[in-house]
Amino acid sequence: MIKIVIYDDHKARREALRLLVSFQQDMRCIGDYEDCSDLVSNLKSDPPDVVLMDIHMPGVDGIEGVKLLRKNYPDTLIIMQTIFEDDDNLFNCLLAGANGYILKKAPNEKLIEGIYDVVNGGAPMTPAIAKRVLEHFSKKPSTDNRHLYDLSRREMDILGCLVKGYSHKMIAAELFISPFTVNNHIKKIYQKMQVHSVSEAVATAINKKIV
Amino acid sequence: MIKIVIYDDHKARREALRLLVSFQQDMRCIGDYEDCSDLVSNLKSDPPDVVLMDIHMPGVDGIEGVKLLRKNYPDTLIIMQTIFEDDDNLFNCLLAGANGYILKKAPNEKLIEGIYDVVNGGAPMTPAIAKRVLEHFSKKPSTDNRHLYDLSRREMDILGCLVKGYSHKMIAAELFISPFTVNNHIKKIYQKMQVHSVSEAVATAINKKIV
DNA sequence: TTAAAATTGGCCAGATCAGGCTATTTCCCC
DNA sequence: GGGGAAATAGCCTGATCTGGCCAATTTTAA
Repeated sequence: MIKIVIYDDHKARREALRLLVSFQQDMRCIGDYEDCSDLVSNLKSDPPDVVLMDIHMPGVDGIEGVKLLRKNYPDTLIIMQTIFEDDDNLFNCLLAGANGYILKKAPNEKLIEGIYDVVNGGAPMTPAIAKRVLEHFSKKPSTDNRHLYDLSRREMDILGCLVKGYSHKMIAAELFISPFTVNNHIKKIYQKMQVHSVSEAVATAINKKIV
Repeated sequence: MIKIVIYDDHKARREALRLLVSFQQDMRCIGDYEDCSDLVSNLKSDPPDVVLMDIHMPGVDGIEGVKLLRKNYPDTLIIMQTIFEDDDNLFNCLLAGANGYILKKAPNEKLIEGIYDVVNGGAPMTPAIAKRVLEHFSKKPSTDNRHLYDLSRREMDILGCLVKGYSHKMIAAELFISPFTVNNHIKKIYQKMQVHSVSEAVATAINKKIV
């Protein structure tokens, strides 16, 4: 039996969802609330398996709710619900640890299917949302940032060493060149990358996925 | 009218897919091939809108196919097809630029739905695949690396500054403390993280997702 | 309440780095 | 063949960082 709790500020929708869940053989709604202000105490006595979480709620909203759930009930599965697919909060939710993302306008079967999906370890989401996730996630590898700063081959070698935490000396030994040469390459790298220290260069390189 | 091309080494499946497509009002299969060895010339005369691409094919396989398509026909949409959801090639395909990922065992309606999804700019995928993408993308589902080195709150502040490329002085100014104090915290950080320079600390912090 | 840990501040010597300069050799492209 | 970029090597000065040391105060935990 899958225990479900509903968070939504619309009373009518809460009741509709409750009804929908009650029609399922192996699901049971064990609570519905209009916001997450008392989430921790709400669920204490009987933690649910799945939480249907509206994003936009007055008071403590769904994003805070996800964080609270992850902190206090790490095993509880969370399905976010929103009206728009291009909600900017999408990534905040997913990063905060939501398991799925289903539109409110989705047909009931999709929602039920989504509940089964998360229970089975999946992450149900609409194709449009999946697209955004993919883009966000493959942005760095797909776009070729290696030439962002137009670093030469040797400069890339040296930047690679810097990222590994090597000192000038160690780089010289690693690449069989003089420390002076290393120093020169690094100077050139700084110019091209518009930084002024190893740490800045390393941070920039890693964040922009150049190496 | 959506023009579709099929790549699959199984003749029977190619014909089944062709038949399925032919049943749709607004789709037309304009070609099917058993591998991607002549992909570029195959599609030259009449580039398709959507390609259904099997991953595992003898000769030039689907992954190479995706790369060829992206290079020569960047606007063509690609739906990958495989038997297993945990295929290691999954990420290679998605990174190479596949638009969707549908299981071979999926019902026909799902495939047709997926074709419409990619045409509408979505990225159809099964919940299990979406889950893997999400995990790969947020890279910290279970392990809380923040306490990996048992850094104190203040040490985390300072490490955060280091990652941003700040110098000792800048950190002192940022946190309203003496440069000497910064120096002490950094020394402690080095001890705990087992490193000996800012760049090493930054590289370690970013790679292990501590900050 | 007491002990431990965290945070703060300080000093100093030696090593390292940042950024200025010049110069030679190699390689690729026009 | 010539121009230009890349890679190499060298020097120097001042700034910065590393890693010892010590000690006061505050916060946290036992």
